[in-house]
Amino acid sequence: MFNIIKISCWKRCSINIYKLWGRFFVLVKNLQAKVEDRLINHIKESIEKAVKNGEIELEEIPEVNVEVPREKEHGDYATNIALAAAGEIGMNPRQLAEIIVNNLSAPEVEDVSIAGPGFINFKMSSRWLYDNLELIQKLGKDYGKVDYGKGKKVQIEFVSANPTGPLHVGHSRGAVVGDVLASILKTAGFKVEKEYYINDAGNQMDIIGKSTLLRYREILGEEIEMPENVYAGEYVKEIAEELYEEYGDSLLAKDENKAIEICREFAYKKMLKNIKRDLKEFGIEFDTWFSERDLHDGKIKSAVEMLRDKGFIYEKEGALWFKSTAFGDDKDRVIIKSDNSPTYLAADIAYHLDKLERGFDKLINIWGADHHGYIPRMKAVIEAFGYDRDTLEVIIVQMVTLLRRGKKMPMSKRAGSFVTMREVNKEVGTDAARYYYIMRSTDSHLDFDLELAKEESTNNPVYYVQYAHARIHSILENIPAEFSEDKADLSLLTDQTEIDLMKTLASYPEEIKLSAEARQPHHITGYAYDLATAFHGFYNNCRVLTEDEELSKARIYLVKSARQVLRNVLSLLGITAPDQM
RNA sequence: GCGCCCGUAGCUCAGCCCGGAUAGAGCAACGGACUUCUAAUCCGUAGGCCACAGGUUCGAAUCCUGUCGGGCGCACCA
Repeated sequence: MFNIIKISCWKRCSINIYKLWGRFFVLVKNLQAKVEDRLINHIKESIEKAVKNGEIELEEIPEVNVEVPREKEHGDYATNIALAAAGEIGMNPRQLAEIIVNNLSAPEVEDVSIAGPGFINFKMSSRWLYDNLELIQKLGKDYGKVDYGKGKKVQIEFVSANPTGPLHVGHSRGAVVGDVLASILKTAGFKVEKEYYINDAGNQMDIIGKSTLLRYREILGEEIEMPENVYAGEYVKEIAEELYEEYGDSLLAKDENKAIEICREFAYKKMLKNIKRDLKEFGIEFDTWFSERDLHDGKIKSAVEMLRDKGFIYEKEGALWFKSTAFGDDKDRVIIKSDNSPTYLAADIAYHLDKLERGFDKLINIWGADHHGYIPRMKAVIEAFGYDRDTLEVIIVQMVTLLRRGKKMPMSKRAGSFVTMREVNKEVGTDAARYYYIMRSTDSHLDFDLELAKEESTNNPVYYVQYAHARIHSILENIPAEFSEDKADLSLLTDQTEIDLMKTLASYPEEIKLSAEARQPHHITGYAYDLATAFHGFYNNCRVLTEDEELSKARIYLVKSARQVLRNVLSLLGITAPDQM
């Protein structure tokens, strides 16, 4: 915005605009350099000074950390530096703390105290909180962005289910985790591409072909006993019905292999279409849909040759093996079977080579817990191609148990009685579904109670967060017309609940960074919840629209800032921000 | 047998990476707050050998070792 103004009126007012831009930039920069960092610097300077004065003897300034204490009474920030360094210096921690405090000069610190075994607690002046509100208003949608990722290219591959049936709840969690993680990483400054690997080659595809053909014959009056190892779900019947509508009984006359092929391709197209539709309706879109079939016309071969040249391929018992034990795997793995067909791993080798060659700095794969045993061999593949094994990062998402009123819902793949992603989303709504799938750490097993997720009540965290947004809308609707437009005096915001809300707003960028670093979306649902809590607390304690116009204006400014951050975080989660509930 | 994840309040879970002050939420229980910008909210009370046993440390829910319990894997399947 500022750039455009600068160019369009360059001659006339370039200096003014420069000044404006410059001030804005300093504000952003200062706040991004963050109070914490400045505080850390002040502490370091204090220690340096004490060393110079000869009050303490120290070779090197140790790493200083500040944290937000659990207890509010302990101030805004605290450091344990005196405790950490006391041993090395050979001094009692409290005494050392005192020296540090005496040498400290930090304008933004309002009060400092020594507590407990030697903690130094800081109470900060509120000015930075007011500045931060202005920053939120200025940055709008961009508030929360950090440059932690430094523009590095990350590819995140997730879902990647066989197109042999509809997506079920087992896929849902990975889908939302992947989608939200991608958003988090983007916000944290990475360049992110989302990719779906379509396993459209190999055995499973033939099986869906066979299954469809059997159901097709059944429709045409044959008595069919469904064998083991066949897709038995109802959806196969539906596909067969449509197949019949299109082909009549003409497939019966065909050679069986030819018929299976037709069935397979028919089912494939239909299932892939369904998967894409279901994901889209769930708010999940991919940048790339990568077909496994594209690997089978040469890429597998050349990838295997490349490994052979590097000496990681050998032949045994009529099969071709990849020497994954050279990179820490338990055993070597077959990649070309004795019948000359490639294994799943062979395709994955070619696929990951392709990814690596596309120039990503980081490949993130999101897998279900049942695939964790596959990690060592894939890491081995990455290393065999000469890349750092950490280029590939696999995030294992633990299993989901669907419950209804606390009772486990039966799910059997064999009987085809799984609950589809679509059904669940339809029942509880996509907002609640998305929230529930990411509200727990990916490392933890997830209990998903349908009745709870559906409940429009205090039990339901999704509505709790959304309600905060609706309340803000309601307040802003009621602003009296006669309120003047001039600037609000933010220093009127002094109530504890106002301070708490402003602090929560200020911590958003840091939350993004931590969440991106840990690759854990649940930190963000937690933050959204905390933000709503801070807002509700403020709402119950402070009336926004009052007789006091000045105070009202300051609170309106705060409320608008809260709305902005709520919107940013909800949009990040892919959850709507309703004006009314 | 080996590997990965989990074990924290009655229930569902944060906190663990990077050790610090009295271990936090929500639900359930109990008691309060609507003539007000939405009570789908807020405030309070109660509830814990952080699975167990050792070790490291001035200090352990957090790090190390072992044990027990639960889940998931250990294919020339994908």
